[in-house]
Amino acid sequence: MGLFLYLNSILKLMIQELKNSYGHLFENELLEEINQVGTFKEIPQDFTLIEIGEYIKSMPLLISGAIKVLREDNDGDELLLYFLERGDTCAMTLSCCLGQTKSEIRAIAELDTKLVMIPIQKMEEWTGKYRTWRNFVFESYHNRLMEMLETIDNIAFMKMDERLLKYLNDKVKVTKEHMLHITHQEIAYDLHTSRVVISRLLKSLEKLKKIKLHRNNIEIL
Amino acid sequence: MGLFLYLNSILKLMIQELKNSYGHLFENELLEEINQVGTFKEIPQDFTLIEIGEYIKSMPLLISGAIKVLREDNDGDELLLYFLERGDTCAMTLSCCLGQTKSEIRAIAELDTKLVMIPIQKMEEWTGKYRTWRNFVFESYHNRLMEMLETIDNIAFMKMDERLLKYLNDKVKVTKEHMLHITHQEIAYDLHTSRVVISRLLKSLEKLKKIKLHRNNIEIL
DNA sequence: TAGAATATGTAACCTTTGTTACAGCTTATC
DNA sequence: GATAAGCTGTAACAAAGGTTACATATTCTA
Repeated sequence: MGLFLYLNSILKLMIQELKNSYGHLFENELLEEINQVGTFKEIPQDFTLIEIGEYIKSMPLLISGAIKVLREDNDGDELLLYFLERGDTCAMTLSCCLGQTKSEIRAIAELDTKLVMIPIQKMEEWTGKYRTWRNFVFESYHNRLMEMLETIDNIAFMKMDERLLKYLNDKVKVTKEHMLHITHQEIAYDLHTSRVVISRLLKSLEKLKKIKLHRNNIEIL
Repeated sequence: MGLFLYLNSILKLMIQELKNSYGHLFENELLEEINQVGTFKEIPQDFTLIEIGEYIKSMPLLISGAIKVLREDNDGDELLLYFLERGDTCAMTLSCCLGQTKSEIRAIAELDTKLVMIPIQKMEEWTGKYRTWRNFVFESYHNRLMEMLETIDNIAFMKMDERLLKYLNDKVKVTKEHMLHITHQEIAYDLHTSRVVISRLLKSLEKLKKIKLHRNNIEIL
């Protein structure tokens, strides 16, 4: 009986979280369905959700936290593509689910993250059944396309110092903290450059009073 | 009466072209609807279909030819994103239509191109009504996302000489000719670099016997 | 056919970014 | 507390790509 009450309270919790994040998008009937078939998950920071080459069997709806999406080339060189936040889903996942193809990206929890996993059969069914779901999926594709465009703008048109500053500001937005817990090497991986280059540019940003450097931490002013 | 027969023959022509390019995707009922509401257009090479910042009122279904899709930054610097070919549609357009937002890209006919323009109200209606249409739209988003990823790979991980060679090979695929009618300056625009750099690299590709240079023409070996 | 416009080739130089090497410091581990 | 591992700073150099300048060749146009 204790277990029943416990599980029951988790379910109630989940529908409440769903309503908070997706209540303005979906009708109650759909929220109920999501609640029925979805699996609530809490992901710790730095946990790898999806690895390149993996097949994907379900899609995530973000409740809280943030996920960073990375691209990697054949030599193992990385590049940060974008962050997913509350109310987002992963269009790559959608894409891969529908096409039954392997993941082209890696997804890592940037923060402790709560999400609901939806089995792919359902998401196909819902695109026919719910107009709101369809619009959500389209909007999600749209957002991801726009973010990919932004990434292209960054690497094609901006120099490394500008990219670095934008990267730091994006991190502030996502983590909601001005003191970033990150090493120069980690930044270098995300921006696909070398640690020495990042150290150099960070130093010059510090001289411009835009940031303050500490060990394992960077303070954004 | 002559006019009627002429228009009639154009309509018959269009449904035939539609069936050739989209018959394997859509049921007859949908093909008929497309035929009813779509406008058949022949676009000459180099014609600008969409300009950055424009609002978009209809989406194109490609019948033949090719369209090149470009990004531009605030300083007017360009970058080629990808080509659209037969059976493709423009996911950016979809995206912009649904969101009622301005175009983020420029689209230029790479070859003489035939296409059918669909009013946006219809495309919304059809996503509810036809499963095949829905799948086409999803697949189209998927393809564009994959092409954007490829573009990101190119500019993030490859050096200019590799990018140039890939660019030339892509051109060969799209135009189906080994003699490309293009100037060094045009290539420089598409790859977002300078004419001098392209001339330099082309020369070294010529020395490697990968291409042969002529005035206004490049022969791919 | 002269002059203008366009296309290409190339040298010289500069800036940005990447690489190698090493020193000094902090934190973890035994 | 000694040693190892990890993080940061910096110098010196290399490579890629961007810029300026100018020469030459071809094509267009008046």
